[in-house]
Amino acid sequence: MRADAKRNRDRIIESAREVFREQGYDASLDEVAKRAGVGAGTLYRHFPARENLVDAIMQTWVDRVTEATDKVLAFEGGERDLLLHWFETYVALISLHKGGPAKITCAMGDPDSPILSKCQVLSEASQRVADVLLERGALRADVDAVQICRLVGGVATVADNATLDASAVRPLLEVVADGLLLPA
Amino acid sequence: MRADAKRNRDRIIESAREVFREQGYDASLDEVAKRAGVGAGTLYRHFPARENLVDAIMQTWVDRVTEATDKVLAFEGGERDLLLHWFETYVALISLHKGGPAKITCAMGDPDSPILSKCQVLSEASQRVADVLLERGALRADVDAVQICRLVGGVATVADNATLDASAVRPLLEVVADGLLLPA
DNA sequence: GAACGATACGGAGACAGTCTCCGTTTAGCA
DNA sequence: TGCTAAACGGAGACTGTCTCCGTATCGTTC
Repeated sequence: MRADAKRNRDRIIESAREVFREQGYDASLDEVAKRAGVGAGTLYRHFPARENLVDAIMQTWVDRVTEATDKVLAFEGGERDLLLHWFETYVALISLHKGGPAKITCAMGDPDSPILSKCQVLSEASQRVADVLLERGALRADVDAVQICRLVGGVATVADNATLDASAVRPLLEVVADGLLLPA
Repeated sequence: MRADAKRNRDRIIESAREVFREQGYDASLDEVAKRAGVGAGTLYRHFPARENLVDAIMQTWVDRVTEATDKVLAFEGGERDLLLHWFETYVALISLHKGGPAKITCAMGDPDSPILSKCQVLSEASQRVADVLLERGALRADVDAVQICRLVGGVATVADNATLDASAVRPLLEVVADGLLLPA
């Protein structure tokens, strides 16, 4: 890739991150281009669809996910607390941007989604948490990681749409957790 | 209201129902107007915002909700089956149109939503089902009807976004149900 | 049944966002 | 230094939203 192309690509990603954080995932792409100081053509050459841009933005987000997962797995405490701790982390991670929960949870089951690879990082993280709980015999064995992601993603989507705060989300997560855990 | 106004209003609603069913809630309103044989101005005078049109469409849907609720309440069987039966009915009701689950579940907590009244019919229906289960001592007492709607709505939203079929939705609903029911 | 004011109509057009096309510019190699 | 493939950028085509206002219609009154 030519040096100027790379430079522009990076600037577009940087602007997009800014604009999306301010205005959500459906902000104007022309605005992104303008703020990056490039023409619309340049933006669309690098990122033919909005999704491709979103994907690029998420690159650093992926690192954050693994980091957060490690932290949760190091958590010392009961199974229910561990699971809830993961749920809250999960919700926070996918709710960084307005519209994020829907976008990510939806992509999770779509083989054609351009952001699928990024979402898999999330479902793998869920799997790691689930494995720990399974090993301790605390989790239902008939539910897989993607299903867990969908349940928690559903709660996060609703919370995002309705702008619920953490205190309103918590009881919903508790219900999901209790539905997933085996009776002690 | 003048006779011609009423006539046009009805035709717009009819067309909108058609177009929304075919193309989802974000279909072009100009297309709705065209199919109704009226100008865009007429449409926007009757329905200043898309939501108002959606609200009008839902009028008949409300009847369907009460009818469905009655049917569920007449259900003879165990508590878990009753709850799951209601969940599946609920999901079906809010998933009649593409984008419906998100729209309805979101409106449920928004006092300014133009479709709030319609959504309340749904949360009241959930309340009725919850009351039955509470009376039988089968349901957690610390969760209210709106929270139940949000949980099930979240599942429905994810299913709608990712076009999951009923067989993929069922296990998710089971988790929610088990999280809500008290251990026997 | 004619006249009139209130009400409603409709479509042109302003505005905003998406995306393409193509003439112009530039990087980087020989 | 010159050349060419690669990249740029912005005008503009296209689509959807929504408003404005001149025109048409309703229905009431006499």
